[in-house]
Amino acid sequence: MTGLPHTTVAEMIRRRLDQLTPTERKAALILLGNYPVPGLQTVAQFAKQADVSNPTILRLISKLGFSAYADFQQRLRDELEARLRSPLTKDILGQDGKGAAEIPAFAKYWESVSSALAASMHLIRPSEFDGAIALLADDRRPVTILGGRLTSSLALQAFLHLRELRSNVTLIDSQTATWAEHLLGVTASNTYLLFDIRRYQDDVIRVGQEAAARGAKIILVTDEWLSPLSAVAEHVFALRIAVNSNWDSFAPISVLIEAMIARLSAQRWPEVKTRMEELESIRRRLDTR
Amino acid sequence: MTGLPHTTVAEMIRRRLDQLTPTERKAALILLGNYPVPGLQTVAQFAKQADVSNPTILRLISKLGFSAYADFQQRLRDELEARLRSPLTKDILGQDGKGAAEIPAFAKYWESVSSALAASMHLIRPSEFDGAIALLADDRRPVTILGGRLTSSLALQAFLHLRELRSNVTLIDSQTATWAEHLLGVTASNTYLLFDIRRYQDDVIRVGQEAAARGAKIILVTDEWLSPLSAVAEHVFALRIAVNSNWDSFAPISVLIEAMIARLSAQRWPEVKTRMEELESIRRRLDTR
DNA sequence: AGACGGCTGTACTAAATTTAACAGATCGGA
DNA sequence: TCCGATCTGTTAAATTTAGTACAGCCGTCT
Repeated sequence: MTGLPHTTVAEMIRRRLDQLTPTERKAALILLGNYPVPGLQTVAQFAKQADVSNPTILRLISKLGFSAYADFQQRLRDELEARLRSPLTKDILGQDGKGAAEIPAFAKYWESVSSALAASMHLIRPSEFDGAIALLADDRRPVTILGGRLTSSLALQAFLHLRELRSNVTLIDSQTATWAEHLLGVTASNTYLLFDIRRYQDDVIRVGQEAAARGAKIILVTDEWLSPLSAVAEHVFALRIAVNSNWDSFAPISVLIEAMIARLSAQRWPEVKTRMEELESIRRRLDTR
Repeated sequence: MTGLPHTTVAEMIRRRLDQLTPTERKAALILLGNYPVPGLQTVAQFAKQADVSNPTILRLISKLGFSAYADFQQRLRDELEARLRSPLTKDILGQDGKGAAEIPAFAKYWESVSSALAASMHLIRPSEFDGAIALLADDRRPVTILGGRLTSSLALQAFLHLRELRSNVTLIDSQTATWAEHLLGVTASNTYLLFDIRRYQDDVIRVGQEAAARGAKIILVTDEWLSPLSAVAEHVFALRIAVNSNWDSFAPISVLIEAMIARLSAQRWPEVKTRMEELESIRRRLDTR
């Protein structure tokens, strides 16, 4: 068999992604997302899957340097054959030019995150999810968000997005000194969204306990080893965050946050939409430069 | 999505292998030998590879129960897709005991994120990744991190973790007023890590351009539509963040950050370890309560 | 405001592919 | 050796597919 040109089609796309027009890029991304299956279909099928027109596909493969769609497909099949033949069937054709098909460093990590993500999804009970959503959707319940030293980025993510959807959302920042004030007015109508993972942080735990003691309902996002706060929380999401690294992955937690945002956003789109439009116009007015 | 019949074409062939005529068997074995690539070619190509005539192939796939060659190919592609999919989605649409168990809301979102994640991984060029790592690993180069309105949580994540690994890391906060000062001392030995996604933010862009003008090297993390900053950036990571929601997913970006952290951490574990231990002891001493 | 250049889809043509029909070849049995 | 049944390839028809030309559209620049 003839030696394979050592650049994959995927690689070719990556390199020229910025030279492609928007719709071409759309198609290219569909291909990369389910690589290489879409490219093995007919032009029409590929086009339909990418929701672009027939010629866009042709122009795309032409820009990639193929003189005919058939050539393009042939190349994909050759790659596929080489890939399936190797014992490392599992790899995601990362092999970059230089000979030995070494898997790039990030690909291994990626793989490990994917599996943590899958595991995490199964750890979520739908009823728990719905319960938390109901709490967060309730406009009359103020929401307070808090994270630990490293997880504060997750708290921030939740805060920034939730703030777009509803009012009465507060992020407790890292200034421990001010925390007492936050707790002062807490009653049973408060909702707390807390992030606490391994090496559970004393101060976060204490805030949670105090809030719980005052009747607030707590949504806790933690890891599989369970923060002590799970004892007092109304809804507990214990995700799998251990991955192939010295550090835990925040991705599962991040996706959970996003899933909640997506759900909330979809659930009450009309209100959310007008809210966002108003926010936008206010921002524009303020942004006088 | 229609459920896949759980018998593969390969199995169908093996089961009826003895009912096939000699030439048909010859073709069937070629298919099994390089499964499923030969079947993804045209009839003529497949026939030539098996050294049989055109109609023999047709009769073969007809005996397997397909009414058209196109159906046969579609089945092969479906199998291939299921097989190549990451472990995440494998079990979602797989055997789920209780019949047509309705997929919970968040599971659909999860599915969509996982595909964005897979696509994003393909979009990363190993050399680009290594180049960025080299910049971030260089202790002599100060690193400045900046994100936009929503992406500031990502900037924070990168900051909090990178700070554990090395010194000279700065996060530019949202106080636009102070930005000028940050730029004042910028030279060619500075490294900027910027996050800029759709609805690219003017101020972030200007900071990046100014830094670039002063010779700083820029690592840009953006989306598939490419921030204008990609023109001036040394390393560009264009990830796929569009998902089944009104909001983009930060997960791919988050995972990229983590992959970098993991790599940096592994690359120089001894130094990192002592650094973290020192940090820890200092924190303990400060934390007098 | 108007013109221009690039992007994108529709409509169409030409080519290649699948599929059906037919004829030759091969083998076994009487 | 001849017949019949089965297998196989060649040829031709029909359908699909790839590829092309053209026109509308959108944004941009003057």
